[in-house]
Amino acid sequence: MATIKDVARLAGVAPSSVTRVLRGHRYVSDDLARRVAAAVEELGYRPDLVAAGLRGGRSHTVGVIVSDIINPVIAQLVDALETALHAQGYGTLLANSHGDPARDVENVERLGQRRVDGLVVMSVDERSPELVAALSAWSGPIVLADRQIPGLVRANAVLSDHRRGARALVSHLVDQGHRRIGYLGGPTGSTYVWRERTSGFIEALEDHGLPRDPALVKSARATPDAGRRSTLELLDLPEPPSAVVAGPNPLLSGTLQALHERGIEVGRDVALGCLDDVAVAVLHEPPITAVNRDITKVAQVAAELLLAQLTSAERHPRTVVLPVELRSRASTSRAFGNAEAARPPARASAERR
Amino acid sequence: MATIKDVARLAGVAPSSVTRVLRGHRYVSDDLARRVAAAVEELGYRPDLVAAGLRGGRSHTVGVIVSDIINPVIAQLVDALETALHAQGYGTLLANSHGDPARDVENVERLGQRRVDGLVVMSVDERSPELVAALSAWSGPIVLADRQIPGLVRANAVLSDHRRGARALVSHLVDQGHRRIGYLGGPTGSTYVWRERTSGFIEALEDHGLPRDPALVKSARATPDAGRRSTLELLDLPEPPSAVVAGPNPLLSGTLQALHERGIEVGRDVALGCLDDVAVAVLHEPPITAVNRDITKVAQVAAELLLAQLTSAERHPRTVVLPVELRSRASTSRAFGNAEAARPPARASAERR
DNA sequence: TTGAAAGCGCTAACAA
DNA sequence: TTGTTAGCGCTTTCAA
Repeated sequence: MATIKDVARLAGVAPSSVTRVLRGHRYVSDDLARRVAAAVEELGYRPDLVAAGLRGGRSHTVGVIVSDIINPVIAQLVDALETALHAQGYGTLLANSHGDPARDVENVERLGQRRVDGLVVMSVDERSPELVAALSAWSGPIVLADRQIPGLVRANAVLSDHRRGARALVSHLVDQGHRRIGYLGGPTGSTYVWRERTSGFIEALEDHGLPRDPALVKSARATPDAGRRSTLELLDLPEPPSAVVAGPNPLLSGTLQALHERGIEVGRDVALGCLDDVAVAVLHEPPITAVNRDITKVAQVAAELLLAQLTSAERHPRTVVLPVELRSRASTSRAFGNAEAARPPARASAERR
Repeated sequence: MATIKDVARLAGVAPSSVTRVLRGHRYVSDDLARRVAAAVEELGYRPDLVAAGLRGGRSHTVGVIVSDIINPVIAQLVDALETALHAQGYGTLLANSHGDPARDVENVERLGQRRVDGLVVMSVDERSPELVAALSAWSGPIVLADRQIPGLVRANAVLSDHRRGARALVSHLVDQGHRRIGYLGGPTGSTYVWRERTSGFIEALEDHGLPRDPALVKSARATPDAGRRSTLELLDLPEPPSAVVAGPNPLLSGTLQALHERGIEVGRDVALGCLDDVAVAVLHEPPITAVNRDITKVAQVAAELLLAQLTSAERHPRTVVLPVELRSRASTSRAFGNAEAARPPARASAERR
């Protein structure tokens, strides 16, 4: 690899002049610029970003900590984030915590050692003292995506209105005549996402004057197996729910399995809605009602907030809450409570495009 | 952030001694080791990996170039890769090409500038001269995952036996009595994956003495929309296929949409098999026969090959071909050609766990 | 066994 | 307008 010295030597100038030309400083003669450009061209010189970063104090790299990259919602977020950061010349150092809160902490520390300029955090757990400590020790800007850490005033946040999403879904189900609604949530308390969704669910029940039956509210690890077990527990209740709100994505497949095992048909025997609008929801037959949000937008805002602080145009952290939207589909189209009024399954083709 | 000098000062030793203690060199007195350890502890010192990398010539970072992180197969690969690399102290710099071959090239160059020690490549296109040139210009070790670049002798490769997978699927369909089998492939010619699968498909037809009807073989960009259109084209043939082999994952959802639109039921009206065993295949009702492979294993081998070269235990690049396995499910269980012999749908519960 | 010095590749400050 | 110098934080000689 050619270095800046090689270029300087070939062009017959000082290394600092090469820098000046390359970085477009004022006060460079056309002649110098030309000679440097020619030398750069001839040697195929590309500046070493690591060395530049060491000197300049900024690595132009952002660390992204995710709980689980296999989750399609997160994969989409990482995709959009990488795109936005890349467009501004930032590299994306990915750190996957793989569902393990201990790795959240480890990842913060390791990314710090790698001198990332900023951090986007979608950790497994948001409230563990170790994580909060690690993030507090980190001096650069932070954007929490779908996470909330009250003690960390320095952090930006991009949140989605999960509470409203859960409420909208429940209201929709109540409108269809459902009175007993089961809830399959992720690990409550561990992230903003699940705290908000669970609160929204409970609030909606209260709004509609429905009793709150603890047996109908499940919280499970986000795995298919846990989803299957929790679903079976709901189905085995003396008075099983007529509608189910399913939460985390990896869990959803377990729910579908459980229903299938019992010969219970979605949309006919039970209404089903999910809190993340994933491919499976749209492809399922019948398509599943879901709370949708613009994930690309979430990522873009996250990138914006971070870049605003990195380019130091912005001194104060901000919190942005983005809207969510209920997409009603055939899985919740049959009205309960007054069978005569049962509507025909909604035409789903528009949704399926 | 405390630097090595701070530690040295506090411990009353030279910076180089701090290094020696930290890196476990021989010839360090217990006393020195103790003082350094105490100072490190007190200051909470963590070595700056960027600076260490600059000096040492190795960044302990690996660049991973992927065609599209949203594809679940790739997300899984990235997950396992990051885990394996992380375990060896390597960071993962993610570069997503987003389906754009030009970004493949850009990504190789940018990762080079970021001084990654090695490259794992799952590019959009594997044969573009620009990409080959960029990879050839790069001096470090390379592992191609599911990609093959004949001109690049320096590269390791981890391949899956996609040809055999496609053949197995076709043979299975022929066994069920199918004579007209449609094929929905990805962009043929652009990657090893699709060249092999398409070849396997054609070979299998020949093996079974079936005519090769070009109208039955489609190649499409890996998007739901393209999948839908290609599927409709197959269905609209004067003599439509009784079985369909669907390829890329993002395309599969389009295929399912198209079948649904036409009121064609998978497993009853048409047999369907897919070449990647994704969540949708297992969750679909009926479950869809698919070619399965151990993606974690692919990633682990990729990491191994790369690390072998990085730690320079290994001087010569290697190519590893991993097996694939057909998972027969209900979507292809009905025998065609002799309707009387139609088997009952396979019990799918074992698969669905 | 430890310290001093040099330098990885780049850039910013200072001088000319 | 350009060159010289110094130094980012670390590690590796070399010398003591």
